[in-house]
Amino acid sequence: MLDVKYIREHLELVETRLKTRGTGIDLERFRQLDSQRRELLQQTETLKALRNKVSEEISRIKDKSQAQDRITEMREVSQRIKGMDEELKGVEETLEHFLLTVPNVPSPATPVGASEADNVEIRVWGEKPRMDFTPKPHWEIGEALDILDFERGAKLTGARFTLYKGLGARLERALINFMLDLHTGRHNYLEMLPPFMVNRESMTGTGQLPKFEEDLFHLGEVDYFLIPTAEVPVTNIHRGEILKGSDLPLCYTAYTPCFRKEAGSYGKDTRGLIRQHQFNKVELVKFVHPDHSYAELDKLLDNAEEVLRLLKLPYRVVDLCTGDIGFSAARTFDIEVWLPGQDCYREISSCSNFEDFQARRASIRFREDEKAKPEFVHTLNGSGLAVGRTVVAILENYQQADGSVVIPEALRPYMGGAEKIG
RNA sequence: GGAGAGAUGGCCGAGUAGGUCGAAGGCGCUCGCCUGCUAAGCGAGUAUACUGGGAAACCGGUAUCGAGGGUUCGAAUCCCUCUCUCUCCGCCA
Repeated sequence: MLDVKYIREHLELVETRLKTRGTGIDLERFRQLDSQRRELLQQTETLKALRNKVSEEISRIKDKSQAQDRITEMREVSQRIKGMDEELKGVEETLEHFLLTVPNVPSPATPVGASEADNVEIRVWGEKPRMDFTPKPHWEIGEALDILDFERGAKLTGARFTLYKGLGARLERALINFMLDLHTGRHNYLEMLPPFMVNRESMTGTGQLPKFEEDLFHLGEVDYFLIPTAEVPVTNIHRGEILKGSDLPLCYTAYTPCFRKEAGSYGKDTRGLIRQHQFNKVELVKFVHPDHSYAELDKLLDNAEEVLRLLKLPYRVVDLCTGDIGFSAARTFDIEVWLPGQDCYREISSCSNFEDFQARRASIRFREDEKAKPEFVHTLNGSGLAVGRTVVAILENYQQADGSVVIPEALRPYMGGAEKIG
């Protein structure tokens, strides 16, 4: 959520910057609601001040019959206050809802562009594997090795659900442990294991609600949602809190499954593990001082890249343009891994700085020192990495002519020493 | 699922026959004094949001005692609903 005062004072700037996202915003509506709110607020508060003053006078009068005229008068004032408060509440709710649906202002550093096509490749790492055979897509490799069972996944639940078998399941589990060990051991993140379903407030705090409810799985019996990413529970850990400035940055990592409806992507990536309703991810989340958030974003991105470097999987980093960054993000770098079976790079991590957008929604603040006023932290997060897509990358990049798949060296300790599958 | 207890400021904890209570007291913390150092002691200060005025320092108003609603001139205190925590019983990985 954007700061009301900031919008009020920088209307044109906010408008032009938001336009670069391709999403218009009706700032005239904001202006109207905002001034309406302030006007009503002043009126009702003046009346409340009067009521408080007179009520206090009444309290000092021992013989209440002497106060009867004032009591009658205040009874009427209270009625008026009640009416105005209701009107005010209506305006505030409208304004609040409006603000909750306005996306974050992109960072000035974010390249301006209309779509994915305008994203900027900023670096490329690793050598694409040379193969003297036609590389297969991972779903063929996985089925041939009998480690991925798409048919039974669909039987158990439906489309976009997959059953992992044997060394396939083991590979997924190995990757989770490998990533968590790396981030906790080498990169100094604190491991968290949060709930996999959260309430409406948490979903609103990180920006999934109210705008993107159709992307979420909702539990009918209670008003809970399955998390679409660990970002939601982990960022909300500190919702409504005031942190100590000396504790920043707080760096958390968490493994969770993620559940997404993938509404609107019918017919896209229907084969294989790329787009699932349920997938595993290891997430990195940071709460940082506003002055350092972009330096922390660079570090977080590097921490995510490190996973691919250790696994020796070729990748590139892309600077998302204003037309392609997410609703809550001010700046985002995607890491795309090379997939020989599909002859393209595919997103495997998305690392974003939300600045104070989520912090304001979720009220996550810090004090520079004991005396200081609370300020909003900046929140960041990134996948470190999407586990299913890492399996995809390993299967496709490490496939051999004979159909077997070599296990990356770094992962072997997590695979009981196995060197290959098949 | 059944029965009961509770939710107050950074923490502990008063306050329920409604009124001067944003809220005693203690702890913690900050600043100053004192002390050879430390400890102790003394004094002052110590919530947040919105809003009006002001360049600012700051001054004023309103709201907030789990959340929401009600009664009342006036509610931390009374009534209703909900949420959460704790204890006991049942069930259960």
